[in-house]
Amino acid sequence: MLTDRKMYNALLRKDSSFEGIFIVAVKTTGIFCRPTCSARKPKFGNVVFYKTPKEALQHGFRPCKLCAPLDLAARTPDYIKKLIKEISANPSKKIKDYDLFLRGFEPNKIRRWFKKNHNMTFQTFQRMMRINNAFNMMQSGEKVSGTAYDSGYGSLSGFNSSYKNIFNEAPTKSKAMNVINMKRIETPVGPMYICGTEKGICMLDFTDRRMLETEFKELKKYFKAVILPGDNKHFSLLEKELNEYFDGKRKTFTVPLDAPGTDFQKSVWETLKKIPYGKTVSYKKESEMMGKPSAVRAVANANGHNRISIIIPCHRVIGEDGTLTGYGGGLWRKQWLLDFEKGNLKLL
Amino acid sequence: MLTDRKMYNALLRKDSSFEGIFIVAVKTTGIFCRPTCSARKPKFGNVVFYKTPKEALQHGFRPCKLCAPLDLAARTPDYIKKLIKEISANPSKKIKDYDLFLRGFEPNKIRRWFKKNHNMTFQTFQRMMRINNAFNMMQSGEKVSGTAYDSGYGSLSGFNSSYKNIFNEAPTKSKAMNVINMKRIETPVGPMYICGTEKGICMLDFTDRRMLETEFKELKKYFKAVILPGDNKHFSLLEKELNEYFDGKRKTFTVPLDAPGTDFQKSVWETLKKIPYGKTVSYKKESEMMGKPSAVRAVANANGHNRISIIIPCHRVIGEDGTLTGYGGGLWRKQWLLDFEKGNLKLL
DNA sequence: TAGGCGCTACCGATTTCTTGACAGGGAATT
DNA sequence: AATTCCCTGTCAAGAAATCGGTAGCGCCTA
Repeated sequence: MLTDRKMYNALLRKDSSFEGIFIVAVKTTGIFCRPTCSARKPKFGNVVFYKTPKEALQHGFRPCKLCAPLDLAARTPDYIKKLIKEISANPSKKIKDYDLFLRGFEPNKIRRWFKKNHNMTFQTFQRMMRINNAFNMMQSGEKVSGTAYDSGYGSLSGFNSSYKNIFNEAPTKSKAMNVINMKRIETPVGPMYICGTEKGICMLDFTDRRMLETEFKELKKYFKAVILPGDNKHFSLLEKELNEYFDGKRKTFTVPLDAPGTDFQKSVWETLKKIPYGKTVSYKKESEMMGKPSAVRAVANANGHNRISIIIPCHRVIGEDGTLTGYGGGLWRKQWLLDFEKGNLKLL
Repeated sequence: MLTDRKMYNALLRKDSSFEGIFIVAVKTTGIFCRPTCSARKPKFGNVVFYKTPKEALQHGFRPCKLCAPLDLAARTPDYIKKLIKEISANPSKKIKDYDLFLRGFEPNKIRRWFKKNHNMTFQTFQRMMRINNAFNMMQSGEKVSGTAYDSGYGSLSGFNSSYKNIFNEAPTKSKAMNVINMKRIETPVGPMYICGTEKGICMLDFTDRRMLETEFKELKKYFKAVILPGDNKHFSLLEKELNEYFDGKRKTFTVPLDAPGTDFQKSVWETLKKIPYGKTVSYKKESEMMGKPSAVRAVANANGHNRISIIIPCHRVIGEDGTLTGYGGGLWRKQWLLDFEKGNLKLL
């Protein structure tokens, strides 16, 4: 059995026979490395082990600049290495298919490579890098410059713009600024971001959701706020209730919510909250519940704009014919949640 | 006979066919307007009619600020000109509503202008320019992916669906299609549309002509083509010669024409081109010139189907008794053109 | 002959635009 | 001063386009 202790020892030895077997992530720096990385070794208490770089990425770590753990095997083509390097160096940059084309790459080819070697598309890969980097940024707070320097960044600009673009860009000038707190938590269906205001929880969503950046943008706009890392008076209750939910011991939530939106959206979300644990309704039924039977499309759309997963249970709405149709966190999570609520799933 | 009562009714209807025919002055306010002015309409007892703005001015009235009756034709605002220039120069550029906003424009205002003057929204206009550009690139042997990205699309799929929307065919399958280019220009007698094929100019007509839609439909049918806004190799010569014409410095045109029609129509149009600048003939005379003296009605009909105004001078044909009878661009324009060619009109 | 490549078709819980309704304001008119 | 008219800017809801993603089809070639 490969225990954490054994892996830690391999790490200290820089044992190359563990290359490809595990990845080590360092909680204090938000960086993950190969077992053989030449950088200074972390304390045992600060490490987490993952099997693959993908997992580390999903949990919010960024790849080490020294050992480049995303360059899996030696057979990573040079042009891919270059791309990865580039994204790591300036995570706020978005490389679109067009940009790939400009450099003479066939976007399809790149996508196929990432899919094969990292099990995600190139675009998803970039999205996670962007948010992870910005988030790690915030956690380091005033130590920003030090961190940036240590990690070999030539300048702060990449870091700063990455951080600003996603969390801190002022929506309007000189208006009263509010603060939204943000934190990352772990759940059995993967890591999630939680956000809270004075009044309550304003976001709870999966870290790999495609809409994530849009959601942050909307929140900033609605609240005329900046998003900052750190605690919020509602987080402990939320986490407690979520744990209970995932233990199968909680069916409804009491933590206060603060979910701004158009009147129509709000009424859709209110309707969603009336669907009981373990039950499902169709989009059509939902619109009928709202007294607007013809607004099926609009309702589905508003469901999709729900920023508070699980608590506002948009996963309980499925197609008329019983198919799952869609879910922001991915269909597999929708399936998992429904199975779980029906008691068909036992957690380890 | 054009009585005051008739003019007053035209005024209430804002009848644009009287544009250029009379000017209305309001005794109680001392202001004079075009027949189509959008301001609140005066009482019948308070109006005086004049033929020209000059007369009204001489009688001590001032021009209305809304309809600006001193400007012969409504002019394209400079900021619109700039926008059109920008996208013509670089069709691959996409100006989003948000970009307009950043430049201090109200996207809705822009949209409304294009809707009114080009009969399509600004976005649609841009899209058609881009697709036009893409079509040309592909005709010259470019690859689809390159064309897509160079034409301002960030994704192949987006390009494909957009392209298919317009041509009904996927990019590589549309080699056999034709494109007619279209542009809006301004002249002293109002805005006109010009269209061109590879071979020459196939249309030149006033934007407010009633038959316009029919003309476009015919062109599409004749050439088995799609009409797209964009430049054409014959446009610059056409515009140069038109400017010279309106400066009074040009009496015949050399720009190549491409005017499909029935044999009879073609021979009618050929005959028209033989009528010299500044002269008029009657319909009867025209049919005699063709050697078909009894076909007066058919000839008049074919005149009406002329799609290339001014260059094919159907305005030079009038009734036997000297009355103007009819003209697609409106009688006032026919009058204006004849007066102008006779040197009875000084511009400005 | 498998695998790379360029392309198209298809999907949709994304993004952007379009539309229609409405309020505010300027100009002409009573 | 009040009224009429319509141009503007704004906004939400709904429509349409674009994008990101997947599958798979021919074609080429190692």
